[in-house]
Amino acid sequence: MKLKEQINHLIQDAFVKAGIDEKPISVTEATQPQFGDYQFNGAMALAKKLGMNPRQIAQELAGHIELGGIITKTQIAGPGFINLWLNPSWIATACEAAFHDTRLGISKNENPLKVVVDYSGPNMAKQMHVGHLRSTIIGDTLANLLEFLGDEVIRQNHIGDWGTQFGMLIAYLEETGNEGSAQLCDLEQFYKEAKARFDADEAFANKAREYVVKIQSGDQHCLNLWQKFIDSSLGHCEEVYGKLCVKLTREDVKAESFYNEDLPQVIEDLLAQGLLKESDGAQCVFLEGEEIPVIVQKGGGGYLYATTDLAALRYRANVLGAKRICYVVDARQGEHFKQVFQVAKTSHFVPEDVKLEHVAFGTMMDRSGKPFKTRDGGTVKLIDLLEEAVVRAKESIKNKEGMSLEEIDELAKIIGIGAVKYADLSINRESNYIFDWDKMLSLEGNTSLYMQYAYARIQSIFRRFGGEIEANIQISDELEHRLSVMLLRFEEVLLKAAQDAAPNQITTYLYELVGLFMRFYEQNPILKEDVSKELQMSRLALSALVARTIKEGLEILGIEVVNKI
RNA sequence: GCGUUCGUAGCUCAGCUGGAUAGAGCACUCGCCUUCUAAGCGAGCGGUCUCAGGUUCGAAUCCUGACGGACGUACCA
Repeated sequence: MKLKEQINHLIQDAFVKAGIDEKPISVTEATQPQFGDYQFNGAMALAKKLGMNPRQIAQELAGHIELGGIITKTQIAGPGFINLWLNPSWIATACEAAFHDTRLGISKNENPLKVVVDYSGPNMAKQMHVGHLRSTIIGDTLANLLEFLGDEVIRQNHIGDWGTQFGMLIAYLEETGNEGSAQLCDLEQFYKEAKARFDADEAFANKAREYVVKIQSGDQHCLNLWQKFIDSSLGHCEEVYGKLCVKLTREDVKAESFYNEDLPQVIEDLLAQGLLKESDGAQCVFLEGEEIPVIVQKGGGGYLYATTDLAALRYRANVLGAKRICYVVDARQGEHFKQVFQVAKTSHFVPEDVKLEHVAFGTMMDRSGKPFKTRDGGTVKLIDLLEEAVVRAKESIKNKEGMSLEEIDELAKIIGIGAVKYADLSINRESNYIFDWDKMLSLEGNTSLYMQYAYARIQSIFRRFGGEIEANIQISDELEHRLSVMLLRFEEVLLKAAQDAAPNQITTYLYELVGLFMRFYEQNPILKEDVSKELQMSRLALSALVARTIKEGLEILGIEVVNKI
């Protein structure tokens, strides 16, 4: 249900009827319940433009707003606000329609857009740490969201599997043989040991350097070892993805090395277009208005990540056919993407109509507000964080009666992992954020547990009721009115969140929805004796809609629900 | 130095396509379980929206400047 859009149509009609040849600004949700459900604030600006009295214009417009359908009442307030009240019977009918629709009345994009979402992108030389959390879950949420709205999503995991440190790791893998394979289960440790060997033993260091060259020239033995290493490392990532309920699979992996063959061609094509310029021995693209050039080939002939990104961009645009490409990457790389996108467009590697977006997110800070250091042993491994989350969730499960040990474990997993993901998804992605165990693993307030709890409460009612729910909704009070309108807003919230690539808009919505539901639950009895059959059925149907909205919303965020808590 | 970005309650954060008395959670105080799951609900406390100008009928939101933090600033990714 595109609620706001429908109201905007009515306003537009009123404009036409009033003979005003302007495009009205969109209505917004009322700031206070006393001001109705929606408000139109465009009269003041319009008055200015037409040189008229704002209240008079508001009066004129309000007089032309069609009543009886969606809107039941209008009111002029303040300097010229037009407050709008929605028609309860119309709301009820709309909710009933949503009830009968498997997609809650949310339409699918009729012209699906092919979208590439690039996210996670772990480095194969290292274990995933908390710094990878945001890209992984924001990206997955964005992909889920676009998929739900009907777009054709292509997930891309641009893993870092190429570079000088691999020579060292592979040399060490070979040296340790099968024993080394076993040690790979702790990548961090493996890396440290390899580094220690590299620093201590000159012969080993030379061998490592040789290996880099050999891999790059296609030596089969070295490539086999390299492949073995990558497989193992990727296995670690998949373990994390599994725990996180992130949908990335091997199919989505397009590693850096995948683009190797195209790199010389990228340089050649740039050269052919006269975009390259040598500077201090390196091949550069100098962009207008940019002081610092984009270096695409080192003085020694090696390629850089800008080169790989250009190759990846044109692969995605031309081979995959994407019309929107989203890079869910740390905000610190903003300058890099700005430049690479510009090169991709000026070189026509990527057609003009393809939207390139850097879905940036903030830097992680420690508790004192300083940047989270990853070098000084301050790294928190992602796998450890997730395990800790599950342990904490398990400790907090109070009512263990009636639940088997397996059920408790399962519940702890869902609550704990949900808490971690929700904590991250619910803050504005662009701002920096504080990494704090207590905050992240908290189960109070605006957390996933709040939504899961509401969901479980509703399921509990359904179990008690046991019958078939018929959607025959009647809005019996102010609270039910607001709850229903909130339910109908879901589609537009999702659309806006997709457009802005902002998961926190979804969490904010869910929190408001559930907040309303909790009050409704406390105040409006459902299965009590003195509740009429009609009212009972109506409230059951509203509860069912709330439950399904929570479930769908959390599913997009990659968080599960449970029937019992 | 230059650039990007942020600065909202004691803490963590929403709100930022300009709109009516700036919202939550945590913490603190006080109510509510013989009644559908109290991991909940209600009430209270708490703010010169960093500061100074400007635009506007109207600014937390837009513009300029200052201060403070974070990040980036050519051969790492």
